[in-house]
Amino acid sequence: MNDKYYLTTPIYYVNAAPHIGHAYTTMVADTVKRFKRMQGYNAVLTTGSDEHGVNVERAAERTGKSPREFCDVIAAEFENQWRLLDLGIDYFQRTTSPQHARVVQDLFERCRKNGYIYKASYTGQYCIYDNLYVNDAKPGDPCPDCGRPTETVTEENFFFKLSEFQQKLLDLYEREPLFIQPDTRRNEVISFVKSGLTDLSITRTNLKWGIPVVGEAPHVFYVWFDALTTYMSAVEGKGLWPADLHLIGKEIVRFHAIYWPAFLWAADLDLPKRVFAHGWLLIENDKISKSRGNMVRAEPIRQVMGGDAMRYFLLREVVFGQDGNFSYDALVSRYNSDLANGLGNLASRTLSMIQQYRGGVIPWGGDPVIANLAPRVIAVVQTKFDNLEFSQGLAAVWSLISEIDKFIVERAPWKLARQQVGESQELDDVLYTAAEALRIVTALLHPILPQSTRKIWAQLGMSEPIESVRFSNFLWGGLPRGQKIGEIAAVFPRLEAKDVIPKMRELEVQVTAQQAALLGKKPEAPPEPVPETAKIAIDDFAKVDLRVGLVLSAEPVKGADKLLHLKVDIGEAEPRTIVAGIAEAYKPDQIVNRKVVIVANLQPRKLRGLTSNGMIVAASVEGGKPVLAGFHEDIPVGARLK
RNA sequence: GGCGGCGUAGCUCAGUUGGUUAGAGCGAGGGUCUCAUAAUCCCUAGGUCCGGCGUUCGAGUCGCCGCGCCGCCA
Repeated sequence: MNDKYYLTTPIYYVNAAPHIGHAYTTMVADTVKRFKRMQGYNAVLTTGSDEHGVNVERAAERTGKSPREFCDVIAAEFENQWRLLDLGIDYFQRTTSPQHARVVQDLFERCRKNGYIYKASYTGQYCIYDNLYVNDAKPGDPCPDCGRPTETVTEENFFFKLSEFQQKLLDLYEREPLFIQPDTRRNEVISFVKSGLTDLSITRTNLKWGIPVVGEAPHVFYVWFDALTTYMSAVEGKGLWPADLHLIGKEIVRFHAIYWPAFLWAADLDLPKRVFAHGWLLIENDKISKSRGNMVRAEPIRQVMGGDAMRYFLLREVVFGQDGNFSYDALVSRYNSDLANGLGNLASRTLSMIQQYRGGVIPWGGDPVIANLAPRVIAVVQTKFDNLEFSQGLAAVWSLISEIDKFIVERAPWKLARQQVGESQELDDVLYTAAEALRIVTALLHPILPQSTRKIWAQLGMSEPIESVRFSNFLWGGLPRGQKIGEIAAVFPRLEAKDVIPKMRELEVQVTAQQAALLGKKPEAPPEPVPETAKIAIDDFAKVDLRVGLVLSAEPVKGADKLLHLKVDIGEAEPRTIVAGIAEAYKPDQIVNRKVVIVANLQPRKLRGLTSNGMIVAASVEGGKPVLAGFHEDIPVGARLK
C-alpha cells in the first residue's frame, strides 16, 4: 500500500509562546501520523504559524521589532518545541511565506471567477483580539468572548457568499457524519447552519500586515481566508490534497466545518475528509490562561519526565474530544501505575528472566492463551485508534499487559527454572510467550510512546527499527527464536511526586520568564507558585493540638533580630515559654494581651538557649512579614481549635 | 430565552437495541509470590445509578417535571 494520509494541526497564532495546549494537539497529530504509517500509509503532517493581523503588528511594535522579525522569533520557538518533542512535522507553514500568499490569492481568484465574491460596505463592531465581528453590538460594547472593548469599523470589504451554501452544507453533514466530529460539535454546527448563514467579509483595508488582494490595494485578506488555506499551501503540488484529517480545538469548529468547505466548493476544490475537534486541557479544572497564572508548558515535563510520559498521560487520561484535566499529581500517578509498574516492569521482569535462565537468548515456544489473545488486542487497538479513541485503545493494550503479568505469575517460571535444570520446554514456552507479547505491546504503543518503545525494542534485540513495523505483517510469532537480547535498563524508573513536581514547577517559572522576554513583555512577577500540598485525613489534622493562648509577656531575644521570647497562657497550670520568629513584624507591646493560636503539642526545641514549648500560628507570603492568627469574637484561653 | 449534552463506588470513567446479584482502572485495607522498577498476582469496597412522577411483567438504560453543571446560539 502506498496511499497517502495527510493530516494537519491548526496553525498557531504567534501572539503567545507555545504551551501545553499547543503541544497536546501537535502530539496527537504526531501519534496519528505514526499510527497511519504503521498501517502502511504515506502519512504526512503539517503544522505552522498564523502570523498576520493587528495583534501581531502591535506585539511586534512593543518589542521594537518589525512584524517580520517578531514572527521569525516566535515561529522559531514553535518549531523548536516540536523538534525537542521529536514530533514528525513534515511541513511547517507560515502564513507569511510568499508561496502561501500565492495560494491564497489563487483561491480568491477562483472563488471570484465562479461568482462567489462581491464588494460591499460594512460597518460594525469588531474585536481585534479575537479577530471576530460582533453581531448586533453597538459602539463601545465589549467583545462577548474576551470582554475587551470592540472597535467600530466602516470600510469597503470583499464579501464571500456564504449564504448560498446553507443547504449544501447541511447535505454534507447528513451524508458524511464523520466530516465533523465528535457528535456534540456536529450538532452545534448543524443547528448554527440551520439558523441561517450570512455572507462573510474576507478582506480588510485598515490592515497592513496581511496578504494583499492582487490589483485591489489596499485590500488585504483577513484571518480565515488566509489561515485555513495553509492546509493546502503547505503541500502545494505534492499531490496530498485533500487532507484526510484536520485536528482542531473546539473553539475553531465553525471556521473549519462551515467556512472552509464553502470556500473550497466555491473554488471547485476538494474538501477535507474529516475534521475532528478536541476539547480543552484544563489546569486544576480551570481554563489555561495567563491571567489566571496557571500556565503549564510542555518543556518542564519533557525535561523531568520525558515527552513520552506527557503523551501517554494526555492520550490515556483525557477522552479525546472532551475537555480534560491536567495536573502534575495525576501525571505522576499515571506514570507510576501504568508506565513504571505496568509496561516498564513487564519489560524488566521478562528480559531479566531470559537473561538469567537462558543466558540472554530468546528460546522457542508458545502458549495458546496469550497467542490467541494478542491478535484480538491488535484488532481492537487499530479500530480504536482509527476512531481517535486513544484512551480506549490504550486501555485495551493495558488489559493485555495485565494478562501477561497474570500468565507469568501462574506459570511461575522461577520455579520451573529451579525444578528442571537445563532444558525445559515449559520454561521456554513461558519465556517466549512473555517476550513475544512484550514485542507486540511495544510495537502497538510506538505511536504513543515513540522514544521509550524504541528502547524496549532494542532491549528485545530486534534488528529492524521499530518504525518499520507494519500491521499488515504484524503477527504472533514474529519474534525470532534464538535472538540475543540487548542490554537491560529500566525504561520508566519509578518517580517520587515530591521530588519531581517541585522540579517541574521550578522549570516552569524559568521557561515562563524566558518566553516573556521573547515576547518583549516586561518580566512580570512570577506567578505565585501555589504550593500543592498533599491531602490529609481528618485524623491527621486531629494530631495537631491547636489552642487559644493569651500572650502574657514578650521580650526580645538577645542576639536574634527575628525572635521574641513569649510567655503564653493556654489554660495550663504554668504559662508556656514560646520563642517565635515574629520580632520583625510585632513589637513586644503590640502583642502582649493578644489572643493567639498556639500549636501546643509541637516537640520542644532549643533556640538561642531558650526552650520553646510550642509554636505561634501566623500567615505569611513569600518575602512578607508574618501576620498572627486571631479571633473576631472572644473565646476563653485554652479552647481547642478543631 | 432557544437548541443540545451531562449528572453512576473516595477519584476518573464504562455501561450496547430496557432484563438475572450495576462494572473497570486508580486510590484504600488484607494476603501471596520472589523473575521484576518495595513491582506482580489474589481477595475486599455493599454505591439513594441527581430527585420526583410515569410507561412496562421489569429502567442506570424510555417519557414528563424539577435541581445542578456545561456547550452552541440569541
